[in-house]
Amino acid sequence: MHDIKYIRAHAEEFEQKLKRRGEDVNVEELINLDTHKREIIQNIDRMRERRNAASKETGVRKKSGQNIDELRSEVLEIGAKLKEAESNLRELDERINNWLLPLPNIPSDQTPEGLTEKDNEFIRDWGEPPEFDFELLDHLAIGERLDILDFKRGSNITGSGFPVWSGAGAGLERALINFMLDLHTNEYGYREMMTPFLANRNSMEGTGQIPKLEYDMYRIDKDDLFLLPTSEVTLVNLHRGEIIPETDLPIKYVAYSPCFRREAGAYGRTTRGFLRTHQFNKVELVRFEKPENSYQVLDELLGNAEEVLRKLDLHYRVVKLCAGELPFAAAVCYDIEVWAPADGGRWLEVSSCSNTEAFQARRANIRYRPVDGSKPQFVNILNGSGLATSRLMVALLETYQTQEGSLIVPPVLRSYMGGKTLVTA
RNA sequence: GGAGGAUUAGCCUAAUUGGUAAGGCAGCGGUCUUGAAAACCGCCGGGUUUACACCCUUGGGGGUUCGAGUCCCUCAUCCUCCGCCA
Repeated sequence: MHDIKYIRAHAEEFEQKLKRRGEDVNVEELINLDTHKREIIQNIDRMRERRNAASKETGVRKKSGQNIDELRSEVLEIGAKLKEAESNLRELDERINNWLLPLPNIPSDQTPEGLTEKDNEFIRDWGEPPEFDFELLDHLAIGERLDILDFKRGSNITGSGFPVWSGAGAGLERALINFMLDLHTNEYGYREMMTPFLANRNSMEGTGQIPKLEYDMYRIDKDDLFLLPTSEVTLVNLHRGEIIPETDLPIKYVAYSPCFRREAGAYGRTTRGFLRTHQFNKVELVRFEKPENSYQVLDELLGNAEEVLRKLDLHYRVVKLCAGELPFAAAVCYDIEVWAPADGGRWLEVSSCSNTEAFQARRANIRYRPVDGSKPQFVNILNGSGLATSRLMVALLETYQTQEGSLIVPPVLRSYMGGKTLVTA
């Protein structure tokens, strides 16, 4: 959500900044609505002032036995006018809200110009693409050969895009999740949370999934609840409506959750196998920070996510997304892409690390009270995957395959796999 | 699912038969002090306004009334008990 005062004072600048991400808006109508709204508020306040005074006077006169008929009829008349004005105000409020809620965050000045993937800025890469002297299998072929991955039965029980991990595959998935949770809690001081996997409408609006992405989510109609597309939703909404003492900041959360995305209509090469599924597992990082720290913290968060890949010894790169590619709530976003060597090799997105600045905080009304007692300020909220397992598993299977068709268990995962070093057919 | 009770500002607690939210703690600023504590003064939810001032805020939303923390309806959350249940 945007600060209407900021828009009022910097209308042109606001439009320009949204234009950077391909959003064409004209805020003139919004500003007119806002001006009108403030007029109505002042009008309502004056009527209420008179009504309050008259009712008070009624009480006094009644006590002393004087006639109150005239006052009573005046208050009744004001009441009728008020009712109308209040209804106008509600309608205006709703229109302003409908205007603001679908608008994405404005890009930070440091976000690169551009609208498509090719405008993303390369930041760094790590490691080297692994070399092989045999014909590589892709992750689907490896999964089938080792009998650890079953797409067909998954679609039997739910539908396409719902994979089933089997045997050592399920073990590997669980090992990855545990490894990542341990890393972020023990080494980086995040507090582990186990949250519900469903969230209500207010929560979804708070983090920005609603209204724009409502139909990309699975919904439980009867209770108006949504399956999480990411545990960012629950971690951020833990503090919805709160004023946090400054001394409690920063707050650093990590959570595992399955993530559910309908991604309606997305089929083709990029959806093959694990590249895009309707359900996947993810370990998510969320941080609540003071504004002056948030960009330094974004670098830190990104580093925390990268460390997962370094410990797994997987080749990866970091790109900074251009304005047009930013997630809805982000002002700046880095993607981490891991190298999957089969099929000639391709980069797969395994993490997005964003600074939403005050955008989510304003939507979810999360503030902090400065120790000096000054007015509550919106916190800055950052989130990052650390990491999503499905595409990570693609890179892992393809990178750690052997000529014999078995799979080497990455050293950091062995303690989570009962010491197993090799998965064989 | 059923019955009863509860919800007042960051926290805690008041408010005669309906008369327009009283205090305390914590925090911040100041006076005093070598410094601190204590004491005293001020600030300490949100909105409109250059300002003065005014308005709103007793979990949310409605209703009755000249007037609602108080009465009625409804929803949410919490507590106690009953039922069901992994």
